[in-house]
Amino acid sequence: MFFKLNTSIGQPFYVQLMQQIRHAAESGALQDGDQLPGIRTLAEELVVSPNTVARAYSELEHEGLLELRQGSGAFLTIKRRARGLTERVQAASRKVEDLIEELHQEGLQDNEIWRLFETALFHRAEIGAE
Amino acid sequence: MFFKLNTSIGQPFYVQLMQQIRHAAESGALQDGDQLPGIRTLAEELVVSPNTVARAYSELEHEGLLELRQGSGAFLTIKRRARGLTERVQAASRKVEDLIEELHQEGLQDNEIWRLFETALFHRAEIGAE
DNA sequence: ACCACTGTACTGCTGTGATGCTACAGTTGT
DNA sequence: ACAACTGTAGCATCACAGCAGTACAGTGGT
Repeated sequence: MFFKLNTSIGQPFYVQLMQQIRHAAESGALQDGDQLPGIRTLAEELVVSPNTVARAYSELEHEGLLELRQGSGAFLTIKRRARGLTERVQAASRKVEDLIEELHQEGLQDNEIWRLFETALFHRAEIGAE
Repeated sequence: MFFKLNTSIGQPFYVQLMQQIRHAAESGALQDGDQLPGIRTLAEELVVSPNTVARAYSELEHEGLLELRQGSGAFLTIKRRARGLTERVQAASRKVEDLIEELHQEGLQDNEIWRLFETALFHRAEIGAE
């Protein structure tokens, strides 16, 4: 598996792992029914405690993205809605990358770009929340 | 002042505050030399500890965006580079909002969009870091 | 000189992320 | 049946981030 954790980003390991698994599922790198590495295996690979991986897996199970079968392993369960989402996500991903590239050409820094996204999404969330 | 903190986002108050002040500076809402509200005043408005505001201010001072003068207050100091950045940021801001809107029309959720930005910017960061 | 304002510094509490360890329980292949 | 794998669960522990409260120190107007 090709996950990678970043200590300097300040984000919890288990959250990073969750994000990466979600992304892998949405982008099609992982398919419905695929088996994920075992908790201990992955923990050893990433040099973290098995507990940490277990937590990520179990939270993803609550979200319905994973099915954990004791004794056999962890398997991806991609819902109906998500099928067909893959292409859209891939297309969207390209657009996002393009925009970032464009803004970068214009002399904006990564963190400035990040801030723009953040505030833009904040606005939506606030409106949506009320 | 028009700052607003969000408890449900999981981001520290002081970071949120920093982001919003930076954004206000970059977007032109705050000008060079402008005085910011006092620590206690702002703290009371946002219903947080004065300490929290103090931390945000002091970190921004290290970044060089603020000048803190004990006894008189906090003042914005916008560097040369930043001048002229304003229009670009505003333009960029619009592009970002447009893209988010577009993706949303295509049926993507906020958190999925968020994830896309995150991974896209991560890639850049990783490349830049190595 | 004084007072009301500014930022500063310190101390302590609390929640949480992460780890290590241990023991348990279901599944699968031999 | 057994062995070797899977996930589950519960602890204790450590470190650190976020936040609050409180007392201190500089500044400026009167």
